[in-house]
Amino acid sequence: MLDITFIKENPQLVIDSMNNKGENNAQLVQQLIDKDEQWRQLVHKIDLLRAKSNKLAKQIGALMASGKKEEAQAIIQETSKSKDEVKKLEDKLNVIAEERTSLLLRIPNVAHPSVPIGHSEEDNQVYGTWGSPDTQSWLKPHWDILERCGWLDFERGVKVTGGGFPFYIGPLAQLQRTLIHFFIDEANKAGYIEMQAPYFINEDSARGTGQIPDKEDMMYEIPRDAFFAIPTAEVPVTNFHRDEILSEEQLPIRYVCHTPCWRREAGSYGKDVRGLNRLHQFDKVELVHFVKPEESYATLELLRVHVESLLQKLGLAYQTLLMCTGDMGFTQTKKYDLEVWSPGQQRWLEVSSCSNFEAFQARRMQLRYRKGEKETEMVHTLNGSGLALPRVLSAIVETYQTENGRVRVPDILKKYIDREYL
RNA sequence: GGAGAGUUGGCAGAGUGGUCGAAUGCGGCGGUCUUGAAAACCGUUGAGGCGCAAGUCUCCGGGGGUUCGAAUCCCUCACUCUCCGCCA
Repeated sequence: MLDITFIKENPQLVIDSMNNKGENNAQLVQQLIDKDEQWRQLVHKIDLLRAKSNKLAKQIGALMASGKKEEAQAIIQETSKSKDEVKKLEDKLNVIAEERTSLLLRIPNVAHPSVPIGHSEEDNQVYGTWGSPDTQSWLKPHWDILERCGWLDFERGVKVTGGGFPFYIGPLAQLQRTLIHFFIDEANKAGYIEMQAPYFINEDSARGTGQIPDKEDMMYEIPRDAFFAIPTAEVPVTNFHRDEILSEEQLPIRYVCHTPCWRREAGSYGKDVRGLNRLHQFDKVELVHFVKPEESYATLELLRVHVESLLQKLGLAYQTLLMCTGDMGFTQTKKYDLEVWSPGQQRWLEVSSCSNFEAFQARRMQLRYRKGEKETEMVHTLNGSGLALPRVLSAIVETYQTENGRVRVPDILKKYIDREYL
């Protein structure tokens, strides 16, 4: 959610920004400004009425206390009349306030000036590359390798739960556990505080990070208890500080948190779903930052560099994309995607996206910090995956496969898995 | 799951219908005193909305109701604690 004052002062900027993000709805801004004006006038009117009746109520109290019952009765007569009017206006205000908020929630975050303007993924900029994509023709996709080894079992996953819920078996399970361990260790070294979070969240949390309204279809729901299964650790970890006023000394705060993630992925069945490419449940190590506004863009670079270092240490070729306005998403001001090379599929796979939200999430969550003596200011939030496990697993299996069908252990992981082959 | 008790400002804790946004204590901040510090004493100290301002409104777990007036009464939901049961 953007700051309404900012929108009113910069309507054209917001409209341009919406266009750049592919949300061509210029009227929305004007509707919001009009609605806000209505809201303000009504608030003012109601405040005046309430001030009047508060005053009268106090007079009544005073009269009752001094035993002047009849005089009190007279005022009660008078004030009961305006009561209905206030009630009517309050109902109206509730409606308008709700409309105002829902308009406000439909306005996307404004992209940072450094973000390329574009409509689709074609317009994303390749920000950097590392390593060289292996394009030899004998390289097999991970599902071939894993199936033959018996390390990944989709069929029993279907039997036990459904599609997209595989079992990882033996060495592959060990590799995944090891990677999680490695990622968290690296984050710890970089100053992140390790955290374990709930796997279910309530509605307020889903609203806080913007999963609802509109994106509830991405989440699994437990209606009996009014919970959602987390689609990413971002939700519980960012909401950890919801409705708080942090002290300036606390910032920056950096958390690392491993969780499974559940996504319904409704309507996304297609050619990209083979093997570990797209699942309903997958593990991810998430990095979350809470920082002062003036630090958030430097922090985004810090985050990107950290995540890139993980891929470098694993020896996986990757490219970093600076996402264009049209491919960036509703809530971000700037976003990098990291894509690892999949030699067996001859394509790039997204394994992380690192985003700055500025105050967009914080404003929703009422997450502030104390600036100086009295003033409060919204915190800036950022997050990035560090990293999403299944696609890293496939990249490792495909990158480290040998011609006789084995998989070597990456050197960096040998302190955890003390052998040459998985 | 059953029975009971609670939910008030950063914390502790009063307040059961009328100047209560809220006593008091602790903590925080400022000051006096002191070579400095502690102690003591004095002052100050919740968040948010509207408004150029004066000012005004809202918030005592969430939502709804009764009343001229609600932290205080009623309904409802959530959460916390205690006891019992069950359990990794």
